[in-house]
Amino acid sequence: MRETVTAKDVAKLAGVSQSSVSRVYFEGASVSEKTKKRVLDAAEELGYRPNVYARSLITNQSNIIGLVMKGVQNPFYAEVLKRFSSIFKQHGYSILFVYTNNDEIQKEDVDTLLNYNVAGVVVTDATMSLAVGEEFVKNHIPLVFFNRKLGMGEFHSVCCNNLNASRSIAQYLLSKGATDMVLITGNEHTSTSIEREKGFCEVLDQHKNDYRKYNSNYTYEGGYRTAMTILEEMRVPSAFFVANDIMALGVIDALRKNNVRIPQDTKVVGFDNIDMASWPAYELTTWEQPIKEMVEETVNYLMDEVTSYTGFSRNIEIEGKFIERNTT
Amino acid sequence: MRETVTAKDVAKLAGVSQSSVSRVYFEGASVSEKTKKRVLDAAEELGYRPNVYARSLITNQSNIIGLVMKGVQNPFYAEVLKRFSSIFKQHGYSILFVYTNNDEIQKEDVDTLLNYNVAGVVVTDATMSLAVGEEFVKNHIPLVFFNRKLGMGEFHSVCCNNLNASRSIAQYLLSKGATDMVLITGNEHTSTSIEREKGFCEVLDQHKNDYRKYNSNYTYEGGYRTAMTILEEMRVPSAFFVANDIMALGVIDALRKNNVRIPQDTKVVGFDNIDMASWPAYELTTWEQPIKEMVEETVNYLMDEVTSYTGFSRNIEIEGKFIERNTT
DNA sequence: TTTATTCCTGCATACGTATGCAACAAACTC
DNA sequence: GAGTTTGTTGCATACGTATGCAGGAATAAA
Repeated sequence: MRETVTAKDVAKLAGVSQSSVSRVYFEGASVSEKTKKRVLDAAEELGYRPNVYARSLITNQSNIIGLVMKGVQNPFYAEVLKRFSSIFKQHGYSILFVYTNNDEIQKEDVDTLLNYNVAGVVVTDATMSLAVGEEFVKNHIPLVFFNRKLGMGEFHSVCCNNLNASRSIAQYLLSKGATDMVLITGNEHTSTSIEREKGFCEVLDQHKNDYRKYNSNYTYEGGYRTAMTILEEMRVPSAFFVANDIMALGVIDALRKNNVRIPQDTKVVGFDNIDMASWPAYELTTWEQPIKEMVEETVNYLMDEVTSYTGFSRNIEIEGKFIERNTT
Repeated sequence: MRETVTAKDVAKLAGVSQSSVSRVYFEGASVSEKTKKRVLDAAEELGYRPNVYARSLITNQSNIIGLVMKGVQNPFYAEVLKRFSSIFKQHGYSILFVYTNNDEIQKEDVDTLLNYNVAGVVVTDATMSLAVGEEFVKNHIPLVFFNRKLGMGEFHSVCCNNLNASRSIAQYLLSKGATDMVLITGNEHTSTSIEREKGFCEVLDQHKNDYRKYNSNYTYEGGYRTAMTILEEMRVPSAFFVANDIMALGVIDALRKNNVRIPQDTKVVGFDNIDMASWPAYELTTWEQPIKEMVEETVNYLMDEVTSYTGFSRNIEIEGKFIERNTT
């Protein structure tokens, strides 16, 4: 189909060997300025474009980063996607986008990543069995869990410091005089939800403060329904800590539906600081995840590992920032 | 790096030739059931995985679809992304995600797509110069503009019928007794904005109805600011038609900030029917874009063209549906 | 049984690039 | 000027698969 002009064609026109053409396009190879120019001119004239498949076949490497993601609908992850795309492009990498329906990444998705011999993988809003993760380790493919932390430091991960964050939030609400609080968690199998719960409860327990916990699912609808249920079951608590913003918006709307005034009758704190949290309709008090830093940290790690693989992994936790608005 | 088990290894273990191994994995090749089983068993044992690069090198084809997108932050496009990812996966294709900052797709992005010899391309929320588009035509790579329409039927496109939609909206608002209306457009270089404006104005002109037009940019902030400006400049109009939902939400928040009651004092109609439009906080009357059908239509076209290229292109327009809620 | 047909299979080669090796030229050292 | 180092180039080969071709096995037709 494609008119397929090859390095050989360019070589002929430039009056050099195919090897020289190859060297012009290969970072760090030794070519004289003279032949380089001749080759580039010839390439320009013919519209030459190195064949990535031939290249990857022989180098056994690719310029593709696998990005695994579930919750594109959550504005938090939409921004994450945007940032990763931009920054990897700057580094000369393309994005293989793998959307997964399930919380745990499926075999077929892993196969895709391995088939394309991706240079690295970012897994966001999804988890992975240890066995599957081992596949990547075995193939020396660096892997980062973004905004997820797997047990026992088996894999590299980048999160914000959820424990500290939720402790701060608990202390803040206590200082505001909240007594009976409600905690609404997200997907209870995720480290983010677990840690946000842990830090929050830890502080409240220390202060012998009573609270109730409800499990939800990190979606607006989940937050809305959970809040509705709560309002049926008990009298209005003095504060809500909701494990992410998008759920918190659902909680707010449910409260308003029931004519509960915020922040007079109850307070609401979210987590993430998505754009919508600052909208006049909500003005949500929340915890800002340092997305920019988290993404940079992730990319730096991956680029380092791509350059020379160590397999060394840590759990990176970056501090976020409390954002006080009008729901508290 | 990778322990790289090849077809040759499998062949040896299975006691057949490399060609036979290849044929087992090649759709439509002729292999006996017996050798097929022996090969698959051997492959299983060795953990064989056909090398996509070697395959693409020789077939000059790929199983990659390029998805070009700008507005991931807009929930409409987030859903579009999700649907395309799911459906292409079902068809055995992977997604090369190309995020573009600019309205017009840049050369480097096109290069990426051509380098990977993508089987097809979907361009969403972005445009492309004719010259660039020709590159794809020249290489027989099918291309669809999704939710964008380029002039003169040069390229295939899939949209909802924006003209009919905006006509209906105008008629609806007239029937509701709206007299002085305001139209807030999105990015004025996009076909969606242009056509939504055209249909709306056409009907109002027919009825000799006065209206004012403001340009904005398809974002929440844009909608908010524009509405704020409008409220300073003139008295509250009897209705707003806003070219997409996310802007409409900004308009609503701005109106509320100014204590303008909706729908008593003024009415607001959006476009897209994103999830948020149905949230209790907004209950936005809008026009539903038939995303599911639009995506299916796009995928069907691409799959057909991949199977046998014709280069035939049309502008497909699918009818949407009016959704009446509480802002009118 | 013989012949014709269908179905499989292996051999050999091609895809477009990267790279070790040897050859050679140029520059430098003394 | 002889010897040494550095830099550049072409040759030949390898990467792992797909595929045309011819030969062989198996089956059908006679």
